Amino acid sequence: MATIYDVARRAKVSTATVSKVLSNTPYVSDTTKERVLEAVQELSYSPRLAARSLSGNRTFVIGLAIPYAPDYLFNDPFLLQVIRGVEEIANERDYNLLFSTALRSNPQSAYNRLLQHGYVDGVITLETAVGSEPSRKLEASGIARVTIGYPVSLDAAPNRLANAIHCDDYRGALEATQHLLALGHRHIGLISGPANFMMAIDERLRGYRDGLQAYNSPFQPELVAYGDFTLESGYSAAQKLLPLSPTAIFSFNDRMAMGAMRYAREVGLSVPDQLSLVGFDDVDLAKATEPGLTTVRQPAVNLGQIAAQKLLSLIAHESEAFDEVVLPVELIIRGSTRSVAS
Amino acid sequence: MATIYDVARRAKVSTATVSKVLSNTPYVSDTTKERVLEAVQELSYSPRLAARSLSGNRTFVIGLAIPYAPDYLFNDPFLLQVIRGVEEIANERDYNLLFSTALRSNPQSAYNRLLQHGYVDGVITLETAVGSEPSRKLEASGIARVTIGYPVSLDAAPNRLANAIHCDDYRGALEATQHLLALGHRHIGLISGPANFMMAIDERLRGYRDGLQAYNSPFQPELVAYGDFTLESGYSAAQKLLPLSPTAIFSFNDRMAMGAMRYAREVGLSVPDQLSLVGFDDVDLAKATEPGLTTVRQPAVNLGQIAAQKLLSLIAHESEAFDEVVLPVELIIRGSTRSVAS
DNA sequence: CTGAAAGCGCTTACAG
DNA sequence: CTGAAAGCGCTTACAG
Repeated sequence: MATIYDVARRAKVSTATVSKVLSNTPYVSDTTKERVLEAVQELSYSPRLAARSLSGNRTFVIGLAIPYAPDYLFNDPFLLQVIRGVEEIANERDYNLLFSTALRSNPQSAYNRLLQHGYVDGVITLETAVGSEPSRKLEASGIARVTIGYPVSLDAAPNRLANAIHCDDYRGALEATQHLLALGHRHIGLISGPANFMMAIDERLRGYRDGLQAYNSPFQPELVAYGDFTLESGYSAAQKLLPLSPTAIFSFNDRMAMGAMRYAREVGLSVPDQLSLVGFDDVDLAKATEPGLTTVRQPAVNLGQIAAQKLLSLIAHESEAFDEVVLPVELIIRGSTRSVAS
Repeated sequence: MATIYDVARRAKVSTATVSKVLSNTPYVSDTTKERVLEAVQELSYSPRLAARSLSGNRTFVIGLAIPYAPDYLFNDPFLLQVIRGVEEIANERDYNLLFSTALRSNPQSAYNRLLQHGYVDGVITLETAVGSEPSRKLEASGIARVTIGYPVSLDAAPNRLANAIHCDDYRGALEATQHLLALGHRHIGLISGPANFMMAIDERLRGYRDGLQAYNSPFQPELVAYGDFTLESGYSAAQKLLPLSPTAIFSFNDRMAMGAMRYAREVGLSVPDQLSLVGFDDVDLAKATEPGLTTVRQPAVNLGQIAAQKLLSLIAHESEAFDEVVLPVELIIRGSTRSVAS
C-alpha cells in the first residue's frame, strides 16, 4: 500500500505539501495541487487513519456504545432502527461506526472498551440504567459525546450539558392512556418496563398516571405489571393482569403488547372486542398483527439520524453543546382498540 | 490520558519494558513486572490502539463489510442474527467491530471505506452479487479475510483459498421440496430471490429442481416467481403464482413466505388447508405466525460466530486458510404444510 | 532481564 | 506557496 512518501516522491513535492493538498488547505498552487492529486490517483493512495489519528487528526470513526449484550440488542427492533439511523448518517458522511456492545455481566464494558481505543472522533451512547454513571470516564476524556436517552445529572460535572436526545415519552403515554379513557375504559392494565431502569419508563408511567387523573380515574398499583421488553415477558404480564379483568392494556413496547395479544387469544379473549391493546414504538410488525396494533410511534430512525448529525457537528465544531432535544411522538390508532363493551 | 511514558517513569523502567510486560513477553523479572502493572493500575493506563496499529501491531478491531444499504440490512432479521453472532464473539474476545455498510448506488463502497482505514486486523465480508469481484483490492491488501457466503473464483488469484462459510442451501431446498412432494403436492410454486444475485439462490434452485426430479415431477418455469426477500415482494409473488393454482409454495426466505401467507388469506385461501407454505431461515417470527411456518432453519447466529472465530484464529496464526465450511440446515415442520387436499 | 534508538505514516507549526 | 523537522504513542530488533 502506498504511503504519503510514495506520493510525495512521484509528485516531486514534500510530504507536507501532499498532506496539505489532501486536507484542502488553501495556499497551494493549482499546478502542484494537480500534480499531487494525479499521483494520488495513480498510486490509489489513501492515508492510513491510524497514522492520522496519532498525529492528532480525525479518525472518521464514531463509536457506538451499547450497554446491552448482543443477543438482547439484535432482537430489539426499536433499538435496531435507531442504530440504522446512526449508520445511515455515518455512511453518508464517510464515517465508520465502531460497535461496542456490553458483556452480559457488565453494561459498562461497552464504554470502557471503546474508550481504551482512543481511536474515535466521538461517541454515541445509549442511556444506561438510572443512577449509574457510565460516562464519568468518557466525560473525563473530553471526547465529543451524544446520548440517546435522557440527560443524567453527573455528580462529577453537575453543570455540563448533556447532549441528550429522546422522544416525548410522557406525552406518548398520556395520549395513549387518554385514548383508552375516551373509549370508556376505566380498568386499564399497564405493562411497564423494568422499574428504575430508564428515565423513559418513569416518564411513561407519569404520563399514564396523569392521563388517569385527568379523567378522575384512580391509579391502581395492582394493575401494573413489569416486563423486560421481550414478547415473552408481555405474555407473562398478561397472565398476571387478565385475572383482574381489565378492559384494556397499555404496554410500554410493541413486543410485549404482542405477547399480551397472544395470551389473550389463547385464553379466548377477543382483541379488541373484549380487550383493547395499545403498544409503544410502532415497530414494523405493529401493522402486521391481526388486528393491527394501536401504538405510540417513536421516530426511531430519525432519533439515530439526529444523534449522528448532532455528534458530527459537535466534532466539526459547527455547533455548540446542548442539553436535550425532544422528538415528538404520535398515537397511531389501529384495530386493537375499541370502545369498551357496555 | 496517561501514555506509556507516564507508566515507564512511574515504574522506573523504560517504555520498552512496559511494552513487554503489557504484551506478556517472557523474560521480564517478576518484580519489575509487578511494578509496571501497579503503575498501569494507578494511572489506569491503556495503550492507544492507533499507536499500536502504526507500529505494526494488532488493532483489536475487525471490519464487517456489508454490501447493502443500512435500510435493507436493518430490516433483514436473518442477516441481523448473523451479525449478532459475529458481535458476540468479538465482544467475548475484547475485539470491536468496525461496521461498514454500502451506499445504495455502490455495494463496493462498503469494502473500500473499510480498506482505506488500514486499521483492522481482519475483515468479514458478506458475499456480493455473483460475478462481481469486490475483494480484489482486499485480496491485494493481504489482510485476513473470511467471507460469509460461497467461494468466488477470483481471476486475479484462481488458486487462493476462499475462507468461505455458508449453509447447505442445496440440501435445505431439496428437503423442503421433497417434504412437499411427500405430502402429495405436485404443483409447487417457488418464490426465489433475485436471479443471478448470490450463489445461495442458485444452490437452492438446484435443490428444488433435483427434488422435483427425484419424484419425476417436471420443472415448470412458469411456477417460479422472483422476489427481493422483502415481505412485500412475497406478497406480489403470491399474486402472480396463485392464479396458476399451485397447492403449495416454497419461498426462499421466511419474510416472503409471510407475505405470501398474507395474500393467500386476503383472497380467502386457507393455509394449510388449501395452500401449503414453506419458508427458509427460520427467523424468530416463523413460529409466531398462525399457523406456524414450516421452514428450513439456517443456524444464523452460529454462522456469524464461526466466521468470527475463524477470522480471529487466522489473525492469530492459530490456523490455516481454508476453502469453505458448510453448516447443516434443518427442516422444521410446523403447521403451514399439510398433505394435498384430495 | 533491561533499555536506547529507530521506525510505523501521518500532520503541524515554523522558517524560508 | 513550499519544505525540513519534530512529534503523535507505541513496538521491535539490537546491544548490553
